[in-house]
Amino acid sequence: MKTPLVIIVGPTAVGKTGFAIEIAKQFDGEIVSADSMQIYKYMDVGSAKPTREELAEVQHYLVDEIDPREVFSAAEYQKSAKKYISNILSRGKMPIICGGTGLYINSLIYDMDFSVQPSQSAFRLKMEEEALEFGLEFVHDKLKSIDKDSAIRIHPNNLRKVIRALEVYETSGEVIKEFEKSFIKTKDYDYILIGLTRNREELYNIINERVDLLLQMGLVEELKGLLKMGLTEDSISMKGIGYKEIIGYLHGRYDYTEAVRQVKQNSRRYAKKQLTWFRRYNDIGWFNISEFESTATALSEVISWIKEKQDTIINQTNPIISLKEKMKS
RNA sequence: GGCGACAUAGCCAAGUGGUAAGGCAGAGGUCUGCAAAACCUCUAUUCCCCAGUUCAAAUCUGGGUGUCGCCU
Repeated sequence: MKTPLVIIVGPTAVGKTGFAIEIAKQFDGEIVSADSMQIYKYMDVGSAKPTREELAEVQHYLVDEIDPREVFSAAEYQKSAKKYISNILSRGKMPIICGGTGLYINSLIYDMDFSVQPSQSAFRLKMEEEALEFGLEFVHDKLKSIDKDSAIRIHPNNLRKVIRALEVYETSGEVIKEFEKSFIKTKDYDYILIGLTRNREELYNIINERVDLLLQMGLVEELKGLLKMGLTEDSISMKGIGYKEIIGYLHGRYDYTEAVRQVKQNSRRYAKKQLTWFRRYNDIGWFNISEFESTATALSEVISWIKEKQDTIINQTNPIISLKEKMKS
């Protein structure tokens, strides 16, 4: 029986980093980040990366690894994260996945197949042009003609997803699958999924304060440096909250106060969307930090819950294996 | 004290007799290669209060209350 993974998710600024590090120390673990912005180099302040000291305390992976000028996506994430996980497991340590990017988490706990390559964007470009010329409905109708189900599921206005569904069909001849029905939990490992949260108002206050702190720490200067490196507002990495709004200010589209207001608002909205995403997991154990006396008590509760879960996983016969055997007989 | 203007959701606000636009803030949701992305849905049984006119009032009339401006 392999060591189960510990996965820590939750909204931005809830305190995931600190929890992950403490848990890693407790269980002799190493941290694999699941954060679409902290993965980039040079984006230290805006992505609220763990500090140098924190990074030195526990081995981290997929933090500070990718050049922000590169194109990176969930497919690459899945590949490298899985590689790191098996490496950690092979050394008998506990992998701790920590991050707020829902799709990245999904790519690890479900058997998601990203093998259909984006067709070098030629197909995408063509579809985008058609949408511009003949309207969103036109492209959506195309999808309707090949796959009714996904056409119902994907709203015509959501052009990006309509195109992706068409692209999958174009390259593989297969219809894009639906999350609820098609996703199977991965058999690669067992995992203990922990959701961290706080009361909404408190969380929003922490977010607002953290934005002020990041600004004090030199977010604007960091961004100026990134722009000098050749990044523009079209770069994927510059779509991150805190970056895109400040770029607008540097380009003179609005003043500094407005930029700060937007960063805070978008961070709050992001937190809300993250909570929506993670609520879907039916096997998640939620911990509302606000309901504990202190963060430390919340942490020790989380640790004992992990121990408990660990025991049951190790003591039970692997349900996946037994299911397989049932199917054989 | 006198004169005038205004009063519509948490905030900004449109509506000048026919049954409450829109924006912001907020909430809920969708998700298979840009995911800190993209997209969808919801949020005033009622327009400061009372009385009146009218088939019908946020809209017209009278009174009250409040806020702001000007004058003394």
